[in-house]
Amino acid sequence: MCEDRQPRRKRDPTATRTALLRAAGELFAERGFGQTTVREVAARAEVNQALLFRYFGSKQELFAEVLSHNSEALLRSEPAAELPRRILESVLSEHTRSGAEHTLVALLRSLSDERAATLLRDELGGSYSDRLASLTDAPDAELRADLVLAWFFGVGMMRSVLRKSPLAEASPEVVVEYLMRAVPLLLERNASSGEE
Amino acid sequence: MCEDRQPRRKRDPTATRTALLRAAGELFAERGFGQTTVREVAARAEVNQALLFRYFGSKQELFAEVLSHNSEALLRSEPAAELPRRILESVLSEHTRSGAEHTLVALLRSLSDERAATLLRDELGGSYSDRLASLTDAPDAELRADLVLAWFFGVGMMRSVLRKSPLAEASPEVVVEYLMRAVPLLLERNASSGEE
DNA sequence: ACGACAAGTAAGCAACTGCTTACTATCCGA
DNA sequence: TCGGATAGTAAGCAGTTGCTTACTTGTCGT
Repeated sequence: MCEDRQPRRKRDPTATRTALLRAAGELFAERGFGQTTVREVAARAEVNQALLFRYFGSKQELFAEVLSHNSEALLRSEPAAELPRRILESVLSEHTRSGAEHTLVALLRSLSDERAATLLRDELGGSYSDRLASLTDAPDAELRADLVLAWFFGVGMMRSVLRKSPLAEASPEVVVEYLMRAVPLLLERNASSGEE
Repeated sequence: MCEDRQPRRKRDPTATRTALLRAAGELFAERGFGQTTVREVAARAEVNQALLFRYFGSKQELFAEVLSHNSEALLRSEPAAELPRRILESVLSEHTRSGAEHTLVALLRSLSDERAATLLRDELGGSYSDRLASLTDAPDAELRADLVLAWFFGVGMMRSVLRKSPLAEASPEVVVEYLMRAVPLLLERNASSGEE
């Protein structure tokens, strides 16, 4: 009777692909990997769900594609010394529309998922952690970087995912202020053999 | 033919209850709330899975019972000033058999689960966070406590759950050393109106 | 114009989930 | 001793999941 829906989507493979990618990015950020169903993704993309498997093979591969597709922008943007603050701000912001923020929150919401763990480990180890580690010349730079990253993610978890107050209600500026005051303690440039 | 199973468990309601509680504590710590099935819990407890619902009503109520049952020991044990180190050590230890450590790791592995979020929020807010907040007399003590707790949990996540190296391979002592050096920055006793 | 191939669709499978139900065996007080 | 309450059991329901399959429809080279 009343058809408010096109009887069939126009043939446009790249459009469907990116629509799926976009919907997946949003939903993974909202609910995490485990709580997101392929049916939801397909529905939000307004695409038949069988196409999800045609284009990406499996839910996990889709997740991998979302991660790698979005996180590059954040990593290679600006002066390296600003990276901690940038990461932290991305983790704190909940409703930004940019892909990078989506990715980080999706990551937070999927941290405890066995099926996503390998991907996340690679993503964190290969990108964020390495970049942070390059900020200091301490001998155990990578461990220090992990500790900083762990702090950012922990704060992001309790704030955006768990929504625990008062952290969830605090203004991002205050949180950033506190954290960035402590970070140089771990990521310092002139540890022992330093010259400025 | 070959029955290697007792035809029926001896009647012992309290034993079954604690067996379920124990098995649930272990499994929630190993896999988290979402990845643990009631069938697994019942199987490890060697108890018919219908009894799980007889004794606890639902999976969520079982989870709540596990949390509240175990976390008290950790909280009221010793001098308050040692609490941060204690919490941190509990989060870092992976294979301890004590209930408190189980609880914290279970908590970490369930952080991103919608169904467990409310319980965890209460548990964190009502217990750990309050106790940490009492360590400082800063006006925003609770926020500072949340930031410290977030760091501990973030480190626990990346180490025990995500198993990211080098953090996962680092010795607990080193990690504790780093963290406890920075914590007084947030939780100090003599902020402005302090007298020792 | 037409046929082959690719894009899109509807339906459903098989496994798994939390939870329930209808039942049987056991215990304890009368 | 016997009968009701209770602990324990087997089976299964209804819903959801990731993924597949058999099919229809649109597009493009020839």
